[in-house]
Amino acid sequence: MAAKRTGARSKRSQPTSEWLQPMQARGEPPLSRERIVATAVELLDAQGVDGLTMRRLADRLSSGVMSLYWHVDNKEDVFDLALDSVLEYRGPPQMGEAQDWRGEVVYMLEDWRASMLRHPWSASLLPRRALGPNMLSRLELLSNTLSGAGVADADLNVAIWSLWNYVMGATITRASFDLSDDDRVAAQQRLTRLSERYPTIERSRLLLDNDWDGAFRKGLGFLLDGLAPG
Amino acid sequence: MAAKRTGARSKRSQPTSEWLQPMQARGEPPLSRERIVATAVELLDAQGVDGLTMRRLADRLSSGVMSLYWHVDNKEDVFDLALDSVLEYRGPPQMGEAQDWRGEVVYMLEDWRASMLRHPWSASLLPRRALGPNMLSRLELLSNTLSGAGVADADLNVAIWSLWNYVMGATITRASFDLSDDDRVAAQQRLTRLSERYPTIERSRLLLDNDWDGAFRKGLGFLLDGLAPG
DNA sequence: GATTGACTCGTACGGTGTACCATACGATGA
DNA sequence: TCATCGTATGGTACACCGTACGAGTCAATC
Repeated sequence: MAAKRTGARSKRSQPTSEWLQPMQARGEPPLSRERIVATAVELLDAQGVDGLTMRRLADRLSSGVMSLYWHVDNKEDVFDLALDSVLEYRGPPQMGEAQDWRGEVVYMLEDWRASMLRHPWSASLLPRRALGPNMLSRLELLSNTLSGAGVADADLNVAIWSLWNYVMGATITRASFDLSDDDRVAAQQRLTRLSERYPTIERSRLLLDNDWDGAFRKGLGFLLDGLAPG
Repeated sequence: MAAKRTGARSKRSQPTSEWLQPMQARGEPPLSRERIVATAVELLDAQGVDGLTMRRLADRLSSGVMSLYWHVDNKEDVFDLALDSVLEYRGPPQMGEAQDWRGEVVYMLEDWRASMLRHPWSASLLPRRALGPNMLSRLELLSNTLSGAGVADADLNVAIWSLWNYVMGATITRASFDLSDDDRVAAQQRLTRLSERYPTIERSRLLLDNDWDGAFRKGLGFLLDGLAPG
């Protein structure tokens, strides 16, 4: 939820017209917001946050840089769209079977975390970005499920934000500690050199042996116990 | 914990020599890593993450841009140092009285969150930064206290990371939703326009009436109940 | 008096986001 | 048929960015 973004999207108003573009001629399909976002995600996956520049993006799309700005406001806009596009939620499998609410919540939150970890840049991007429709859908679903599970309206905000905070923190942490093995060993060695200052961290091998997924699940369980008993 | 940073700090090797610098003459004290970091924090407070540029930093210090690089590796380095400098922990007040471990943990974690919220840029910076000494001290203290409270070594990592994740998520969320009143109202209005798609969010006034501090405390309580019973 | 090491800084380079403006061309109305 | 319009593309240019390079200044030391 960055500052402004009150209106004023890109210049194009129609939802991407259907007729063939001029000037394409080559095999390339015409530019579109969707194609731009998809390519941005590719680029981010391949090169990370700093690797995404408008020029590189245009190159990959075999278009001129300024053409992008017809479909997109800003580089900020590209980030917002790329992030949200990664957060689409398809719901739990086997829709037929009746899930208990707790299973549903856990599934959704783990899926959220997994979706972001599949694109590690998304975690570090989250803090300063706007809430997109996919993000809002997830929030709505979460609220709705908890509400249906009997969480009183007065407690709903606390529950939602606590869960949101936990998932977000866990994902960001996990993503930023997802070093190569070499890096991780180097980090721990550096720590070992300071072990008289940080003996407990050193002893618990905090950076080495962590079962991230298990830890995430356990902490989530404790939170749910407290937030929505029953 | 960004990628490399194995060694190779700035060119200067001594811990900031004592003798007077040449060239100062003016009232300005000489350049030093500490002064650079302090000024960077000022600049970040005033202008946000994007407002910090090496040129502006040098201007504020009445020095040439390239002089900074004698004391500092990188712009990245400046970010790391500024972030860590904000995380110093002074411990709870009235050291004399015996605190229960839980009070100590809660105090430290709330202080952590408060320190970062005093400098909102720090939250959005966290994801990609290295662990500085102040951060590590806090981690060490947390580990140590929990360990002293009887948390088994096997459960220590889960406990620490769950708490870390929660605090970090809560802080980042809070910081990025810390809009001006106008912005907040605008956000909720935009949401209201979509209220048929997000009825529960709308009904719970998720973006408006939230008691962030209370929610943080409650969620933290539930986590602690689960993680370190007794 | 020459040398050394600590520190400062002007210049320059390659890169960035994007404002501005000149196009190209299908659709539309005359 | 032709002028006009809306959609879309993209070249050029500008201000700004991080920082490599190397020259310069001065206190201390030999």
